[in-house]
Amino acid sequence: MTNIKKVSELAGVSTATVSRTLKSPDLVTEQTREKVMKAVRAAGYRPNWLATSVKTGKSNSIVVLVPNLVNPFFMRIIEGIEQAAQEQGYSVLLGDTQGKAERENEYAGMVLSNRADGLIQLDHSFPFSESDEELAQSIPMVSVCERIAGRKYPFIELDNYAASRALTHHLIGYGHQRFGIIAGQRSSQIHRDRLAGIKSVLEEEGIVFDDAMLVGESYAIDTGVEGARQLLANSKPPTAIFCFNDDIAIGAMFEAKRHGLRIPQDLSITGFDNVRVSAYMDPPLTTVDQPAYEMGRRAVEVLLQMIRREPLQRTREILPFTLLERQSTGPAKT
Amino acid sequence: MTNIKKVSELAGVSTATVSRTLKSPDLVTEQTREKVMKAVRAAGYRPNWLATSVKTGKSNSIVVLVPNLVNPFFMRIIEGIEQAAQEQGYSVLLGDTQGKAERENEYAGMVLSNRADGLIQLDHSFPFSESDEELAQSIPMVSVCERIAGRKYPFIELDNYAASRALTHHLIGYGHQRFGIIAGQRSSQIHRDRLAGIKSVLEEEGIVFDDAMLVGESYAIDTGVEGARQLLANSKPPTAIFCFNDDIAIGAMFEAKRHGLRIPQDLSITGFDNVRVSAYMDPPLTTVDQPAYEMGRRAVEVLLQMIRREPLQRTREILPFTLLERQSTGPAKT
DNA sequence: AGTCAAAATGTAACCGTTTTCATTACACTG
DNA sequence: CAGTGTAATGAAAACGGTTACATTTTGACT
Repeated sequence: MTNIKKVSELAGVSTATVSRTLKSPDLVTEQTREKVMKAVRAAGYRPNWLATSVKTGKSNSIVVLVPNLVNPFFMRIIEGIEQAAQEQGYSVLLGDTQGKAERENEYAGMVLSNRADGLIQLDHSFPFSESDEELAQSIPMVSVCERIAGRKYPFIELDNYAASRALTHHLIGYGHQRFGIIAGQRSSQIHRDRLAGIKSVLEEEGIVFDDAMLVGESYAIDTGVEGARQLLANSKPPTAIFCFNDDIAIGAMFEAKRHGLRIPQDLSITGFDNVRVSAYMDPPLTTVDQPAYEMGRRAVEVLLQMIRREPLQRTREILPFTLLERQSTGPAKT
Repeated sequence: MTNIKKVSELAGVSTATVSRTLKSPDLVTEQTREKVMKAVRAAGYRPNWLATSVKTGKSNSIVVLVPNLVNPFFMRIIEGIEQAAQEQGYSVLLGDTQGKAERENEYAGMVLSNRADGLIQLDHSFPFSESDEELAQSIPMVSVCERIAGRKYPFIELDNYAASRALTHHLIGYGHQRFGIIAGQRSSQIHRDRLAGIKSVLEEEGIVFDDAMLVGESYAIDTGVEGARQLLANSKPPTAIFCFNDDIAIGAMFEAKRHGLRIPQDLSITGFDNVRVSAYMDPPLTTVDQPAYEMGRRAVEVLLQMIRREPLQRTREILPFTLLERQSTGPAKT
């Protein structure tokens, strides 16, 4: 192992000078700098990152907690996170939690043991174990897309309420009256916001929503398939289905077609997130675009501010959405 | 910051005893163990992971280099990597390279500076910079799905040649004679293998392949759209198109439908990878299933063997594929 | 009670850096 | 030429652990 000692001997200077040459070259004479750099190259020297970090007390890493890796929407966020982090000299420790608490605990513990400087949570749970509760108080954490339940950490999310209202208006504009909803996890804030958004408009329009028409409990394609099956088995099936993400919508569309329904002539379907493939479905999916990449980037910015103990301007950011009216929605069948 | 010193004082023992209590509890009396653990809890102590790592010289981290995060196929591999690594006490540093050499260099450098113990490359390039060439010789590295060009690192991949032959036989069985191919990056081994697989069967069957029918240079949906457009603009368009991944196939299917073609009646399309959505396309995509998750897991196993300097049984693993005959392929139009 | 190996604990060196503080070299002033 | 201020360098103390080695304690066996 070639270390700073060896380089210093090779260059005939002290280790301090080698360190200075590498970290703050302006503290060193032109000629010693050259001498040292030559030795560095000759020895093939790379400073040991671990040693540097233990000394400075900063790991320049952040942990990203994601409930799963199959949802392409998450990947887009992570892409934003990764790039912003990279630009700032930080690297990303990926924590696929599978929604399991003990895994979250484990990964969250990394920042308590100085393996990482901060944490970005893509799920809505508080990732620390109860025993770490107090320690966790002061550590930098941000959530994206979701809010950490019952805690006041900064978050970056979409205006889910307004977006759902927009979707609902869009469908009502097409004359729909009977709606179905296929939802994901019921426990999160975004679930409540989206549901509230839809219901608020329905109420304003004097349409009663039958809670039997709310099905689904996960954001998977299968949920869409199964949810659609349930909804369509109804004696008075909906003419439009809100799916709480695009994957669900893909599953629902698949199942609806299997029932011989034409989309959108017989049934309108909406998604949420605007994942890549949604524009290439048959028909292309009407959905809400979330600026996922940008959200990831923004999360890093906020997190780094917390890490640097800079004051935050805003502790909650609600980003604008875009309603993409594509061909999976149309006039209600009369 | 609560460190081992403080805990040792609190417990009235030496730092060595604290360290032993935590790392090798069997070296310590039942009663001191309790005493120490009480102090640990009281102080809310967590060993500084950086300090431990610098002392032991092992970071228990691996870098995963991935050309992009949008391809769901990669995510499945990474999922396998992450889980296997987690089980072995390793964590994953995610390196999204965007296919850029300087980014690869930067991430690869992490293992030279002890930030990580090994490297998994999902792309086919040698990730180290020229100046790191010698240093890189001894570092543990494995590639998945691809082979690192011109180097003899261990790799885990599919039998792309055989899989392509199977696809080709499948289509020929349906009576197809005029084929198109929409490919991804041309420079990789998997490209060559897949192409060779197809051509070998065609040759055996006495079918000549017109190289003008080979289009595309990236694994994106758009490539599928554009590639299909080119192929279908031909005076004698193909009756079947091989797409070198599912994303391309999704794009191609979209474009073909836009041309008013029915799939598979007017045109057969095959994918590769079996990404999640491919089963829910309209029609469901005939494709080759790659055991992506398992490949990721296996890559970690091999990498850890290298890290532990254990001898490798095999330096190259060719995994079995599964041909999924779904509804995007059918009898050739006569 | 005395012996001695084994077990438990302590002391201190070490991992590879950074950084404070002290020292030296050097140019400039009077 | 002594005196002074500044710039460049070095010596050594950290950072927070682990661990080789030394020392003490324990307890089984004469």
